[in-house]
Amino acid sequence: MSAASLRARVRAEMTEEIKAVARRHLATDGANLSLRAVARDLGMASSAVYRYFASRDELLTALIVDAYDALGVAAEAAVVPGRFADRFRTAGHAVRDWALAHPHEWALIYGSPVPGYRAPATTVGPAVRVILVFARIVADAVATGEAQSGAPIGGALGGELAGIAEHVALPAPPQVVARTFAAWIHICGAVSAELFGQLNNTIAERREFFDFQLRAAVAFVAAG
Amino acid sequence: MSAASLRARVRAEMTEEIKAVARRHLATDGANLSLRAVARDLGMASSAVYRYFASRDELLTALIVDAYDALGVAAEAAVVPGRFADRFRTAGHAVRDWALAHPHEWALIYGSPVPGYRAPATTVGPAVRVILVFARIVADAVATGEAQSGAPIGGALGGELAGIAEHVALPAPPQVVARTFAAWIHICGAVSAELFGQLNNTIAERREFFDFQLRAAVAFVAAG
DNA sequence: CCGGGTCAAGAGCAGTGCTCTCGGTATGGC
DNA sequence: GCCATACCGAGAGCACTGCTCTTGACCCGG
Repeated sequence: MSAASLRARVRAEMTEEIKAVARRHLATDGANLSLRAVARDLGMASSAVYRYFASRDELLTALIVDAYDALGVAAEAAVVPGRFADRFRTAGHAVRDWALAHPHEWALIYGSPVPGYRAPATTVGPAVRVILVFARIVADAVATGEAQSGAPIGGALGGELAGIAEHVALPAPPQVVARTFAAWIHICGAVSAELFGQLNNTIAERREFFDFQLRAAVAFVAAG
Repeated sequence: MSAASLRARVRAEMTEEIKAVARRHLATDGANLSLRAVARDLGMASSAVYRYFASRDELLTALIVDAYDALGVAAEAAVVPGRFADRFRTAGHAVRDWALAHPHEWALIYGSPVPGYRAPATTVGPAVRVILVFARIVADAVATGEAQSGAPIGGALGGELAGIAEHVALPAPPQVVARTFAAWIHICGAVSAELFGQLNNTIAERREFFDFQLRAAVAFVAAG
């Protein structure tokens, strides 16, 4: 291994270390984490961190991409064979489990956007990863006849939905894309509602209630 | 009008003015608005604002309560007579319209919680107001037979749901409460997804797609 | 062995939330 | 009508933030 790559490796390790500490700080400071505090925890000057990330936003972007990827991996790992309802619910619970384990990273990607922050195009790729997991499960169910397609969707919306399907190379009609998207948004909303405190002092049986909503999503997607 | 109440009125007006300016700043700074900037816009020293709000969090709380109330009022104003599906969808669109008109206030109440901020108990009252609108619409539909109750829910979750119904004086069985809550969470998630940018570069026909989701929620709530 | 690239450190700027003190003004009791 | 009192605004100040710039040290390749 040449010296240059050794240097590069050290740099990569340092970058990972900064991200790890920043992720820890995410838990207490939320999206407006303190770069100086991160540097303090690493035992180096705040200005040194700028050698690795040009700005706080760039660090945030790195954390966001990592979070999308980690969620995608978690969902993909939960893809099991079996009946549609079971596959869908298993993936859904995997998403919730990941969110409960990494609540602040969930807030980073699905919470209200950081005021001054503008997400670069780099984040859209990892973002669709988790949705594709559900899309494939639904497409499989439609193929086997376990789920119906639903009433056709035409017009401008139908055209858009068809374009989305084509863009991710998913052979599905617009109405299936719409159902998948709607179901995902419901899942996303259910997890956010739980994490963001809307169920506080209201529902303690969170997993049970989440499963209730997952069954609702399954029924909606599969309905004729 | 006595002198004392005149003083109180001046104070109340000043308080409202501060909140109005803070609401404007919410649009650019998000949840971490600058108290100093608000004071600057008002042409007074930052320390003077502390005569009206003991801290930035207290100002935020006031804005949150106002936002919940405004959303509740908007939803209540959209309650119309008619068939269940129309009533529900009208209220749903009213919620979305309000959110589109006040995106930053929506983010304040349904977005990721502000890091250091802890919502006091004062906010739970106004928060349920909008949900009650939908709950009453669903309860009416169940009463007229337009909507079914669905499979009974027992166990711990059933008990909790029954407790909620009792708490808000709504004569509805647990499964109806669960359906209402799930539908509301779906609406909430759909609006948040649209506002928080998850539909960017994906779906432009937002109102159409939202209505698609509203119809899904209606079907879910009414299904046998 | 030494020049160029990389890195960390420190000072500094403008901004933040919040506290304290200091004067001025209006209020309410006598 | 007078005066103590409560209220209110302004300013200075503290500790903190993101970020920039300069300075000096290090290491690696030619």
